[in-house]
Amino acid sequence: MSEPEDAAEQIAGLLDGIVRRQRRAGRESFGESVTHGQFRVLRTLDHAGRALRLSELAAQLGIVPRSATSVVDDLEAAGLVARQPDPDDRRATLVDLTPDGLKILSTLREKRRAVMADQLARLTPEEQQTLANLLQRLAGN
Amino acid sequence: MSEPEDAAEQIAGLLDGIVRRQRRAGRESFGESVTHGQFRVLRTLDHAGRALRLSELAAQLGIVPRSATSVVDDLEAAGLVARQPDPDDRRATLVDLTPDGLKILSTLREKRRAVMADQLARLTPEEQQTLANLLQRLAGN
DNA sequence: AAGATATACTGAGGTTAACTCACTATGAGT
DNA sequence: ACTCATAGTGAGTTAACCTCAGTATATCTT
Repeated sequence: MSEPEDAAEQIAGLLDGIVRRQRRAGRESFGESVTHGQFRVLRTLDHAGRALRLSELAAQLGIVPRSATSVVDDLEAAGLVARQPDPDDRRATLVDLTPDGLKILSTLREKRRAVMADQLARLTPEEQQTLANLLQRLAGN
Repeated sequence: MSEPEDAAEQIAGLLDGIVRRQRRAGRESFGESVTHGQFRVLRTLDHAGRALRLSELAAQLGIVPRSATSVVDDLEAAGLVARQPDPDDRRATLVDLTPDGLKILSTLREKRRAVMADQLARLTPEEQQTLANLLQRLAGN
């Protein structure tokens, strides 16, 4: 048993385990339509409410631009996002949701909601609220 | 903006983001010594306090046995765990920490603690406790 | 005592989601 | 006009998973 786990480690472990399970459930629920990474892109674009530069998108996702390129490639091939040249800077590319992308996003959100519902049902609505607040602060804004 | 995010989605997104950052920080902090997956194995074995069958280990990690085989392969090559035949069942293999594995685990724990400290400092100790409780229930035990 | 069935692990090979390094095209600063 | 920085991408790698098929051993059935 070496050393006891302190609060930090315990929380780290719990977070990890929860996300792991959630991901797996999500993968099963999303099926073949879209991967988790692709979902994140759609969600980010929708949240922004406007076309984003690829590098901006990458920054918001917390990944390097090169990684964003690949995800966008796949989404574009599936017709869920579209690239346009940035009129202000010919080096840059703007990425935006297509109508299809927007449509799929809402069905995915529904599935994700369903996936979380099971776990989240273990907490009362007030507790859920408390949790959301604590996590938000933990995330640093 | 299609639809607004409800509590479930918000929590899901927050959890995901927090874990993502934590992983990255962990990767940098662990350096070349050990990967996140390997750390999880060491931690699980230590937590069990005894040698585990490979399949038992996999179950506790929430991965399929085949995946555990690979992680254990690498850890064994690094001398951090050891395989022994199970005397009660010649099909089975028992996996246990070596002294080196135990030693490394405690330094890794220290690093992980440090990584989490930054984020966790945003919450008071009571809030941390609350968070730990909520997460534990969310994790389902 | 055999034969069928189930279980424990591993070889081979695939996927997702990241990464780095090096390159091209374009923009900005002196 | 030259240098330096920035935006995106091609090529190739890694970690952490997965499935499917195969071998060895155990257990259950008749």
